[in-house]
Amino acid sequence: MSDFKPKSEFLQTLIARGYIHQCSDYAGLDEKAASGTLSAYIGFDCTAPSLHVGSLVQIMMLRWLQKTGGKPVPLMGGGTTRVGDPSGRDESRKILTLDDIESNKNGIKTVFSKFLTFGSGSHDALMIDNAEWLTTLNYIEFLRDVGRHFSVNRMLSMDSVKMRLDRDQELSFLEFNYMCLQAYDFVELNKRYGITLQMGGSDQWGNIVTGIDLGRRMGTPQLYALTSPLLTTASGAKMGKTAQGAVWLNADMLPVYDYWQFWRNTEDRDVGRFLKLFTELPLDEIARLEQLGGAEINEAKKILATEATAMVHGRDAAEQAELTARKTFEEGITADTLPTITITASDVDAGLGVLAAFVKAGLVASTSEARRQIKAGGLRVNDAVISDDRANLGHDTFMHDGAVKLSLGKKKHVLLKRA
RNA sequence: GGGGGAAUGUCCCGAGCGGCAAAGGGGGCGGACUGUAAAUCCGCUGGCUAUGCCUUCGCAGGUUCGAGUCCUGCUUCCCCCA
Repeated sequence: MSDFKPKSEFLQTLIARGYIHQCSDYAGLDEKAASGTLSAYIGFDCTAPSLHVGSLVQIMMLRWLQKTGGKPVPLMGGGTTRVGDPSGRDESRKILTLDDIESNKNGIKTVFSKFLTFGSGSHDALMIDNAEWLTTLNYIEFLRDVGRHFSVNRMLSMDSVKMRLDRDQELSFLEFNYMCLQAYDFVELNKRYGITLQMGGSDQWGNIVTGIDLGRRMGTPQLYALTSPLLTTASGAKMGKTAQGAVWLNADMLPVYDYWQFWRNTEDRDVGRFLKLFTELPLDEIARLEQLGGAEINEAKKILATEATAMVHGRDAAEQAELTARKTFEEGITADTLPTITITASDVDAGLGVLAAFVKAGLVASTSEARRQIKAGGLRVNDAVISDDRANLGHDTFMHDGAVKLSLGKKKHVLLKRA
């Protein structure tokens, strides 16, 4: 790949920005992309009501595809989510109800409208749900037309399966079938929509290639696979998981300010890589930012945070978050735009203890934890460290605008606002 | 079908003579140092109306002043023999 010189803008961009881990056929795919007729899809499971930053690389690949003249298709796994993907997973996934899947799907849909332009034109994005063909599959017909093309011998040798077998871990027949369905998706998407490329994370390689193979046997044109590297931070942690949980893309799951903070806290060593993957800044600009050393790299992190946030939540909200952060961290002002929890005046009248207040604000999980944090000097009210766990928040602790700033550690702040 | 082993603190791994809120890691959180970074060091890491009370060791019973630990039955998983 290193010496491959693509002529398509699509591959040029993806290679230059570090999106590519593996490709089944660079030259062939490049040809297709350069002709301006490339349609590609990426499958997304409907296992949660929102996608998180772990899916962001995939979303960005679809976006770049559209920007470079291709047609992107996010595929909702409305059908496959009912089965569960064993790839790279040690445990079987629990089966979700149809209602859950449906509402998850709706939550996930919204994020794509931020990244892609949908419509009916030839380069407009299209959202498809594989429930469209999977749910009406007839078992006998499927076996006859599709099942006969799968080699169990080969499937057993696939990493995702082998791993489970080697460790003597249960792999149900249902899960085993996941890869067949995913392969079938690819073929079906080609027949119905002319899609010739499936992209995904590197853990999807086997599934994607199986789809290409199935296509060959079932008479599709040449199909292609393109995977992105599995993203970890420089210190090896998986992308997208933090202490409190996943870094969700939907604002109702994670406040914009917190999303901005997630990027702001990027490790030094990751800044350049993340700028390339998660922003659309020109590469020479990124090269300049990467040169920043020492404390100056913080400027690059702020740009990363704002750019990445703008992509999901819009420029205004991103700049708002940046401003809030500047007030909070650099100017020492209590910004009224911090994430806010509302309480009633009568809560205060009834005597609101610090412990309960921090629990209510969601900064600690229990009053016991609040006590521990107080002991460790980790809780502050209006920037004053709390030492007495029996202290009450009276009306006088609420500032002019009726809010108290509660802080856990130096980074997490929540406003408690009196309604 | 027969024989053997395993299940532990609801993040994970993992010790546990009958006195156990249960060793030790990892992870996470907080503190110190910094640059809202990394590395390092220190502390914490069941719940509550809290000098006490309640709930935890696969499930259900039993023995005992007292059970994660002993006995019985059950569930699940693994190994060996058939």
